[in-house]
Amino acid sequence: MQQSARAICGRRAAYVLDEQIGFILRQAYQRNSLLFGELFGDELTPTQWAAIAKLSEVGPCSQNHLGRLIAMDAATVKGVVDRLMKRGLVESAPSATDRRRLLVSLTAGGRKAFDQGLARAFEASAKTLSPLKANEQAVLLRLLKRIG
Amino acid sequence: MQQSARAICGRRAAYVLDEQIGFILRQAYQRNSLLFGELFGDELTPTQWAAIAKLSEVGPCSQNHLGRLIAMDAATVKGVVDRLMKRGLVESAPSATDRRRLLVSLTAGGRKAFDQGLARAFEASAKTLSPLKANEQAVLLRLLKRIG
DNA sequence: GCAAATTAGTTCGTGTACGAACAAAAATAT
DNA sequence: ATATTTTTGTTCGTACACGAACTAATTTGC
Repeated sequence: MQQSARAICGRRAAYVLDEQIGFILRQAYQRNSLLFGELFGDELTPTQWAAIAKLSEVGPCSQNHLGRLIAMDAATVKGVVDRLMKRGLVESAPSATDRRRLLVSLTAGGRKAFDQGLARAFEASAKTLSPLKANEQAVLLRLLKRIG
Repeated sequence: MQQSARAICGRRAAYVLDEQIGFILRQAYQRNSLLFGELFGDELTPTQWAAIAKLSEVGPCSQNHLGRLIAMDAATVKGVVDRLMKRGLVESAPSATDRRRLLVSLTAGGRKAFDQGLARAFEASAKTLSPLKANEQAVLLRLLKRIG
């Protein structure tokens, strides 16, 4: 039984940019990236961390599949994997069973980077959410997941 | 009286990427951008819309000030303004009182683009939030603003 | 068994996003 | 008034992010 802003206030609602979900989401993500950057310096970007963390979670997988797991399209994930390979954190080998596929996996250095980054990754999440109380944090995460 | 995950479950909490605020924020913002793109085609990006909407809200202002109003650093806002100028939606003129400043303002075409985009911008916000009930939408916006 | 559709990966072009280094102009501090 | 600091805007380099167009390999539909 939702009512439009117009029905409630009796005239066309003003468009206030700072009230729009997209604008607010961009700023929240920017703040998280900033906090992440303060903790990781130029070691790893949030995106690179996502790739490493997911590989650590699921083990070796194809490049495109990894992209789907971390919500990146094929062109984007290629760049991320290339940069991680150049740093020696990840390696990729052609699949034996499917000659289209590249099997991407963590190197020993990649596993070490994950272990050494773990506490900071937790901290970045905690700092991002720190303006909220614990129950508010839980509510926010639950609602955000439903619009993602 | 927050307790750590460790205190609650008796062992080190697993790092699950899909539970991390940064990862979830990125996906939510991506979905909003996608919906925006479906409504605006290659007319305007969310970022370009933000610049136009803010200029419409506050009137002409300096390039850097506009950047602060829409949460973009000086280098980013320059690119956005340049592209909007190339499309004739925005113009910039040196300030008479401060020779460092560029006064950025909407052209007639820019005001028209704002008027014609307004309904779609509202729709993009509504569609992004559509998985949630009205009261949940309000809660989400309120919590998000506090971490932004 | 083979043609058609799908999937994996690459490349190109465009558009954010931001740090760093820089020049010009303005504000300030003494 | 002049020296210092701050602010404004630019350029460069790096890193996402994605659509479109492409090749190669696999799956499917019949």
